Amino acid sequence: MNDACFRKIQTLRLLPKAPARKSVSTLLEELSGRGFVIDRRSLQRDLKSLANLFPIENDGNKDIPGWYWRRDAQKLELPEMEPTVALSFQMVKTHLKKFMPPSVLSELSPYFSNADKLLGNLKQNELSSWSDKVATINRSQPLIAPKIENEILSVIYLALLSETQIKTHYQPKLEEPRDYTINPLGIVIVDQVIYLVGTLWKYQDVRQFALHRFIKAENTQTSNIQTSSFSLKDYIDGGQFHFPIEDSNKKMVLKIRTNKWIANHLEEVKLSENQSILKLDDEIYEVTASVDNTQQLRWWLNGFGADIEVLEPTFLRQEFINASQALSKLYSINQKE
Amino acid sequence: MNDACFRKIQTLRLLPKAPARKSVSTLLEELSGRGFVIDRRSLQRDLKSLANLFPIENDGNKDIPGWYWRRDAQKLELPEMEPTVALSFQMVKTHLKKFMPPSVLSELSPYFSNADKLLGNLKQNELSSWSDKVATINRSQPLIAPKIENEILSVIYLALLSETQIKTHYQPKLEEPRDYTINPLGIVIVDQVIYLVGTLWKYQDVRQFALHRFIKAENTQTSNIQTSSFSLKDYIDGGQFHFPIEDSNKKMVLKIRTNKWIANHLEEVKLSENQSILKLDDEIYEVTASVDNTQQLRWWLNGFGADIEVLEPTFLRQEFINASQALSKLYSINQKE
DNA sequence: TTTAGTGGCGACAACTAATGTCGCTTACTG
DNA sequence: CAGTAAGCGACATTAGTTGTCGCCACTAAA
Repeated sequence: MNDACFRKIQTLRLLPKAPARKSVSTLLEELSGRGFVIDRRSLQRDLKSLANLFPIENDGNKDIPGWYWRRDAQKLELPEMEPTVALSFQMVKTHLKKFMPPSVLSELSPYFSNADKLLGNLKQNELSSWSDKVATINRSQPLIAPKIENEILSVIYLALLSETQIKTHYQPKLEEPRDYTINPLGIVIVDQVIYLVGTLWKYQDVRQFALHRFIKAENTQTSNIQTSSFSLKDYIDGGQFHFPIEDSNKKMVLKIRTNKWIANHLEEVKLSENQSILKLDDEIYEVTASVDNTQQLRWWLNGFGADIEVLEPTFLRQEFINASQALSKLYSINQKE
Repeated sequence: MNDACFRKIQTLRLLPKAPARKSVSTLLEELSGRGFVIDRRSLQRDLKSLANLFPIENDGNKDIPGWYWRRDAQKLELPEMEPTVALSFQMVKTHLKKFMPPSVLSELSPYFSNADKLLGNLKQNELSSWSDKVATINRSQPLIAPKIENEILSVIYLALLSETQIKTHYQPKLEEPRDYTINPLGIVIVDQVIYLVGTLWKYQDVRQFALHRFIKAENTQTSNIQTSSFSLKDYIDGGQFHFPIEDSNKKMVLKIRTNKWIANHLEEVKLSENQSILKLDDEIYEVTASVDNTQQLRWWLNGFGADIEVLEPTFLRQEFINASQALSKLYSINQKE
């Protein structure tokens, strides 16, 4: 292939998406950095001809004219998305709706709409839509995720990526809004809430900020105040989010007694690789597996109520005996009222 | 731009990915369908020159020579992925690991690796990797998803897409493996298990098949036996998967009494738009919200054990009173043993 | 208002690439 | 062994691309 065509494709890759823009001079430099030594005039011609075929534009700005992909430009993928990949995107999308904050999903919407379009083309002569053929079901209660401004989200993402400070206006839970300058250290998603973990100004103590509580956020070019040897994993394990993430040091052997339906289910989706199921009679099964000793396990066991009886380990059984007493106390007292 | 370059880009888009291939004649036809009337010889030249610049190949097959993108070809996106999008993909990936079957994720891996690469480039001069800056935490117990052969997954996907029958070898739970010819109707993901919903041979009754239980699957070109007026949603709502998906017809007003921590949490992630929280004293709160009357709600409420007391509606309270009695019976009886 | 600097754009001739055609060769088919 | 389909080299023609130059528009500092 001649240089020209390949260079044009590379030029398309170098162009930024809508809010950003690049001047002809910048592009010229970047291209020459990639081995395309070319006259300024040629690049001008390239861009102009590409603009006829692709959704790219230049702002008429007289000062520093810049070229960019239009905001509504749809993704062009090479090689094209496979139909099976499109179907996977569909599934992931319906699933994520319940678990991920909408602002994260909206970042990925170009990919989802590409998938929709592809599936739509395949079935253009039929009325049945894809959503009628795919369903996802899960055990979790749908909760309403708080809304985050897309702009605030991207400011915070970019600050984290470039390790720079941000100037913010933040609304704490019970107090008046305040101005903070934050050194971002990490992002934690708990259920559907996104938290920014970071330090304030020049201080060393690490704090959390819910992203939906930011009223304003602005990227400074000032670089981060480094907090020596901060580890997000250690921070979370320290219990800052009310429960540690799983930790292989806390293995224990769990033994439960349960009914046929749950035992069947556990046969498909195992608690652990070494799980074993013992059938006592047609309706009573015992399941043994080594699992992590976590809060998540307790929630999961609790969820089944009286359909699961914890047999071992002893300390967990005791917890459940205590909990059952607390529960019966709760309801019997109030029932008398 | 001249035709030539644009045509080459379109040619790249028309090429399929590795297992599939397209002959020069097919491409010629498809291109002419898109307005590129061109000599066969030119296309041959195009493909050959493109092969120098992109990972495309032709099999030396003498019978029906075909061109295709190499299997390990990495995605080329126009416009390129934004850093913030890459970060979102990272989050989604860590989250999906726990909820989606690995075979679905492996379909999306080109996108994840694109994101990784982009974030890697941004930070190439630093040791800190992205996974150290992003964490997701959720309330659900990690369970081990059953493994599905990638090939079986894609055969079933494609059959569903093209509405054709599949010939399979299937391993039912307790019986010997059997041969089935299935007319696929839909796919349901329950937690981490994927089920294919469909009918057998020429029969009308709808059945479920867990994807990880397929030993073999083969696409026939025979088209589907249409099952008149099948609706996946109705099928699921019929209780075939042990609990219906949420249904706005089953709204009710829920009132619970709970502690400070849970109330705080619900303030961030609401049960419903009209949720209200009443503070009774520093540790006792009442939360009211209209929610769907679903199994998911019960699991969710159960999960908190004695930390949530259900006050209204009365029938739900009665359910919880019964459940607490069943639970205390369970543990007090066995305790005596 | 002038002046220097920057960048866009039209024109043009030299150059390079792309195109269709032809004929030869190879491989598979019946 | 003929017939068909496809790849490939060669070649003249056509079309597109390139660097250069000069002109103009705009901006910012004098």
